[in-house]
Amino acid sequence: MGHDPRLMSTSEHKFDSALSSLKKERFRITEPRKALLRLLVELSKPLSAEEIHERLGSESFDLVTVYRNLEAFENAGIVNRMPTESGKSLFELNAEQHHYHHIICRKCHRTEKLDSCEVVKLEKLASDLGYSEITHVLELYGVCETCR
Amino acid sequence: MGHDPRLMSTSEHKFDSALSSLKKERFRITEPRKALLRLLVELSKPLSAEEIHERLGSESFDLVTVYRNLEAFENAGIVNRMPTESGKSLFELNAEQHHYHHIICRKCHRTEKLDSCEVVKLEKLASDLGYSEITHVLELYGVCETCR
DNA sequence: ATGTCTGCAAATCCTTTGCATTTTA
DNA sequence: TAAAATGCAAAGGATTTGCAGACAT
Repeated sequence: MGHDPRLMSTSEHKFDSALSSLKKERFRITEPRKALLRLLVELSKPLSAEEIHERLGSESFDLVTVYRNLEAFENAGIVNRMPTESGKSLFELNAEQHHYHHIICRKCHRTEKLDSCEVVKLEKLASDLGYSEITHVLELYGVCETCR
Repeated sequence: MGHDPRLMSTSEHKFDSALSSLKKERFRITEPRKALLRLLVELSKPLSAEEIHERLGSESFDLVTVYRNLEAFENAGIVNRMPTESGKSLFELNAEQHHYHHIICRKCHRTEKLDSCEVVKLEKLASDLGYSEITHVLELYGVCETCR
């Protein structure tokens, strides 16, 4: 548990930097928030609020608290929300170093990352139209091999 | 109002071809369906089910009927559904000749088409992973000039 | 101490479902 | 006239809001 960054694992480091963002934004550091960040940092795929709540141990914190914090973190740019075909949103840590999208199986909801993004041109078009603070939602849906 | 395609306006033509799709899929041609198709054909931007219902004149047909038909049309490939940041879906005619995306203002919800799509590479990646029946959702969000 | 965060309950929003009735083919 | 579509009422799922008590700063 070094404070020396060279001795920290990747997720410890991610956790610390997310925590700093919270402090910088004047968020209070509470147990639910720490637990939520710790979970988000470990995540290999985006999860729904409900799933996040379950993984935190449903009894520990209220689902409402999960929602409220996910929203707060989203506003602070710490978390990304992605709307899905089914109407519920998935959340993941905003890992600023990397930009990727997902392919989601319509049947089993298995999710994999796709490490490439060509949306730059579209963002340029949009900013030419006068839009600012541009973000995008891009997700692919399909049926995976095992479900077929 | 000729039956000769050369005398028809674009939207008349789109309407007729959407109607043919319905017939081909063994849908029954009802008043709500005709009204819905006529509206979708004229649409310059994607609308929510609620907005579509209003434009049809809320008293004429039930909102449930709008939902049911939008879903049926979506399954038949006649309509596209796009999930949004706000949690509700927007719908538009699936104009098969053209593929475009939108830039949506977070504040006033003004929407414009962006006539370009570079997602082909991502779809290739996904199909290499074994996924089939691949579709994608890609929408940009920003703040338009007037809202800024 | 004071303003923020939390939990609980209840409300809200969007969408879907069940069932009796009407309509299309 | 049989199967499918509609309308109405009611249920459902995801998310938000109100408020009193608990907690971080």
